[in-house]
Amino acid sequence: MGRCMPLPTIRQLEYFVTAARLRTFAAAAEVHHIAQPSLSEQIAALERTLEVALFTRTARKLILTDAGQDLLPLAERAIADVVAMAEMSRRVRSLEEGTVSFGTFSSAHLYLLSELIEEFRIKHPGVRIRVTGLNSSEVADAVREGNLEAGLVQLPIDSRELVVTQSVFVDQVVYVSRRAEHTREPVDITTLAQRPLILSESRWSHDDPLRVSLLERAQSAGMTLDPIVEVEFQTHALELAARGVGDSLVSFHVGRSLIAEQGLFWAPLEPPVTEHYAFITRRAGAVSPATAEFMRLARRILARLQMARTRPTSPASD
Amino acid sequence: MGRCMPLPTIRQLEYFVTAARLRTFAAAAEVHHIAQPSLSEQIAALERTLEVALFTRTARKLILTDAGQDLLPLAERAIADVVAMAEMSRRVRSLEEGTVSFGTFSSAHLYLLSELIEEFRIKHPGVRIRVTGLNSSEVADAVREGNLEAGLVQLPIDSRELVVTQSVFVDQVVYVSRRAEHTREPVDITTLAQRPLILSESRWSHDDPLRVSLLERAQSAGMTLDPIVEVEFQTHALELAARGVGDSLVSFHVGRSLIAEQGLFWAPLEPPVTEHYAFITRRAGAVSPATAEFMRLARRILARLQMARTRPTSPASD
DNA sequence: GGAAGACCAAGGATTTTCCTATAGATGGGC
DNA sequence: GCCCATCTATAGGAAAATCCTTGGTCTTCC
Repeated sequence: MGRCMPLPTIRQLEYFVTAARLRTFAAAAEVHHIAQPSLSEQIAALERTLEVALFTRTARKLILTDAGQDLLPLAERAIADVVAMAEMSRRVRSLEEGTVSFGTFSSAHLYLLSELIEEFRIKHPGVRIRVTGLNSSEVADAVREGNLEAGLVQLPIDSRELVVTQSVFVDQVVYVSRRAEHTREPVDITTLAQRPLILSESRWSHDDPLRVSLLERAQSAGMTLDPIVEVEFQTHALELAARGVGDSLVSFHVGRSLIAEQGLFWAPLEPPVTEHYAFITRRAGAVSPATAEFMRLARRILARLQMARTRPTSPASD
Repeated sequence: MGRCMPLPTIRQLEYFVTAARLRTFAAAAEVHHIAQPSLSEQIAALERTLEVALFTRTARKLILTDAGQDLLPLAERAIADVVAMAEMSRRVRSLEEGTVSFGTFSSAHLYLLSELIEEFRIKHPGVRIRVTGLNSSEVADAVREGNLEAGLVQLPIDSRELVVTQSVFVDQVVYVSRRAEHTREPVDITTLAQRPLILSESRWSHDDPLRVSLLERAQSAGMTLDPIVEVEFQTHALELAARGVGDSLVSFHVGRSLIAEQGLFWAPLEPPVTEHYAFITRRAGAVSPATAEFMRLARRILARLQMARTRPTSPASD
């Protein structure tokens, strides 16, 4: 693993290459803005570490030995690779290349990801994007683990090893039904317990804040809450609601377009249930430029969404 | 040409790579036999020159950023190249070991191989020498096949997969006879067709340039060329010529010493027939240092022969 | 709550790199 | 034949980089 033999320096290789090309140490030294003896010495040092004579020095001419001839292309290649790395870092920095690794909750694509990814690709077509849509705690784990650089998660979140930004987006859980009379006014827990509920897995998993919140309310009201159907995705729950199978609870921004398309009605809960979302990164937040930019764009888009009139504060039942 | 941006150090890249692999600075520092703060500082310096964060440092874990992931393979490659160069230099300088594998035409030992091998053995007594004397196309095949690293062949040669140097030696076909009156003046095709010819196999095989050339000349002169004797080696043909069996055609340098020893006479052909010889190696010339050195010596000896006064431009009939 | 592991910070020592000045060597010009 | 221009090599000292040690903070694990 650890090689013990002393390696030549990149600088020495550079001196070597330009000296070989210019066929004089003095000119090569000038190219590198150093004094001739310095370059001369570095070449000598290189020959010492390689234990091979690279040049035959005559006072008039500088000639590569066979060994030098053999080693020259290797030196050039090594330099080219280091330069390539520096170039790559520049491109990564300038977002010509690089990788975004980002985690979101699964329904983010419904109102954020498509626009975000599209905009990002247009601005930075050379950057690879790796977005995984999981649930918040899995995203947090992945970020902790180092598999993702950042993510957008629903609060509250276990913040060990993480930096959690302030809430960058607030959504609201709304009640959705095909029957207009079910949404005439805000729905309280008592009403809710009487309605046939279709919930998605993510909304009803043990650690989902909505579930926790609703069960608490039901408990203090002395009743239980039993969904008649549980499915995997919020969108699926909405479809079933549109077919009249039952009513559902969804995040407003998740359901917004589908509600309008499918002739559904909605009403806020009473008291309202809000969902707060925030960015997470690893502690000491060394985030690569691509992911940082991705987050910047995401934040902007979310802010725009937040500002739009479509916020659920004025429940229009149509 | 001279790039101005500061380049990372090979050492920094090494630290980077092992830190990325071991996922801890302390362990990486231990591998490189330096203190942890030193390595830490070098990584920081690397990040400064690349202007990119490579790691996310948490108290417990060290995690590559996306940028680090992107740059890691480039760093590994650059290091590998420098190591490859050091390795190469080691092989180059250890001419005390290794093997020469070299192919020549069969008559090369008459004026080249003995001197060459003797000189090489004196300079590099530990190197094994494997020289096979075949004809040019077989040598070319062997080099292509990988059985030989390099060879000396007569041009023209099929150069597929091969690197063919420029002509390194020029010989000339001369007419040899025991009868002085046969060599009073340059021999043309008409005269040749009337003489009793002893030819060696290699000189009369189907793809031999001499045969091709002579048959063309005979054809355009409206005559045929029929050797009275065909034997395997040029030396054998010369012996027969010395016994007066007939006359022969040999390469000047092949016959030079024998002609003098055996009281033979010679004359150039009219017009002259020259033979060009060149080195061949495999494309992408991965030639071992030993063979390279062998070729270098060979080239020097051939150049010396070429320069010598013994060239056949002044046909002295003894 | 304390011990252990991991990283960072700071100041000093060591090694490397570079500079100036000078000497030796070689080929061309007069 | 001698001098000059042009190289490279050598020497000693300055500047910079690299590294070490000590001490500190943070987090995790017991």
